[in-house]
Amino acid sequence: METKYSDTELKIRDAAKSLFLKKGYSATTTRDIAQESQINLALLNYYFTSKRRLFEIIMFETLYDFLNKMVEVYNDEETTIREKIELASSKYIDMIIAEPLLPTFILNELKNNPTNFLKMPTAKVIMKSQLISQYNDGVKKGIYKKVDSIHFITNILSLIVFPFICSPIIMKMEKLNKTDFNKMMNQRKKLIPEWIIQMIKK
Amino acid sequence: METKYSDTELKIRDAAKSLFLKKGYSATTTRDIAQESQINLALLNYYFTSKRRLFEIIMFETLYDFLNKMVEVYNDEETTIREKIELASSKYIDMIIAEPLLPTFILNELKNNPTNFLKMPTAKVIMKSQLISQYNDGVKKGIYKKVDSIHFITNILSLIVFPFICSPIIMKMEKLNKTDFNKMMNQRKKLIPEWIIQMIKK
DNA sequence: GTCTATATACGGATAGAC
DNA sequence: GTCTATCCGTATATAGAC
Repeated sequence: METKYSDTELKIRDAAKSLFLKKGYSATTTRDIAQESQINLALLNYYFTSKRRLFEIIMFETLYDFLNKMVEVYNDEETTIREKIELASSKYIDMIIAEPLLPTFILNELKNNPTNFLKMPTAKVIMKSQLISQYNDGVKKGIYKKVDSIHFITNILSLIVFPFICSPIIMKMEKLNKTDFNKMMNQRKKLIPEWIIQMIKK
Repeated sequence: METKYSDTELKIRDAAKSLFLKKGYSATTTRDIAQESQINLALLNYYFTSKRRLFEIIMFETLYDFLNKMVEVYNDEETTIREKIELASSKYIDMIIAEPLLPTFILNELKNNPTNFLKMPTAKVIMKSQLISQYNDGVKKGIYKKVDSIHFITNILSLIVFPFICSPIIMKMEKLNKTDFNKMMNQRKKLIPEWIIQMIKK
């Protein structure tokens, strides 16, 4: 256990993150946060100066953790391209099942404030990852179709992340409950790597 | 030209839609809308009773138009499964290039209020569309892999829509401007049908 | 239908006591 | 560090004149 933050500070952080994820920045009030974290309203400003600043901090940390977990998989030196995609599918799907509001939150607040993403060191790293150079090698060797790597990486993320973002729609169309939906996503852990390999092969 | 709405009403609708799409419900104020549409603040309530009601109306119409355009493609009796996917890719990508904020808006406000989607008659229609039954036939005949049709339809949408949602990220990673990004999406009109066919074939 | 003026409430933030 | 009380700006909404 880290003791980086005091108890109250931690309570505020947790409540704030939970509410920002659920309702976004504007729809969340400082009073909401104070109530959810069981602290006095004035303490929020004492610790974090302003609502905006608190949000930026939460946002930055969330984004940082998320990107780190992503790059981790892509840069393993030992694994094949297929294994990386398998690992990515499996890890990301688990990650998002554990925190299903994460993708919408990130994509949303990124649209409003793309600058935050620029500051992230890890962002550029993805395009220079092991996974990308393995893919480009395959293209050069004529094993894979000659398609720009941006499509390759976009497709992986699309097939993994998008179903979560439109889960309300999917659940309505198929009359699924949350458990059913998660089962469907667990199926995709095996399906996505198959699909991706088929897509890139000549 | 329809004359369904008076001039002022129309101005309010347009301004409201534009602002709700850009900033979402909470971050948009009635004053914003009044200013953008060049009308007096009080008129907003005169015509639409409340901000909430105005939003619901805009939301419903936007969703309705969107779903209708989608189903149109899926239900053509004449075309093959490949042609439908080609048409879908092409039409949806054009549609979203014309109104790039649409997907995020719909997915977002749907998360907050999934009930709106339930009311849509077209929602269920998708799963009973011509496209789905063509796919299921293919599975039955053993031409396609035995994978549930929900994955099939999810994949089509994922590959088309997701890149738009994370366009800020893609543009940052690849240092693209808006024109470059749209070019990339236009490439995908041809790529996505190829990919999808490869994914489903045995 | 359109305007001005205003009621009413809420949200972010701080002063100042403890 | 934590609390109460409160300031102040802004937001939604309406009353009432024209």
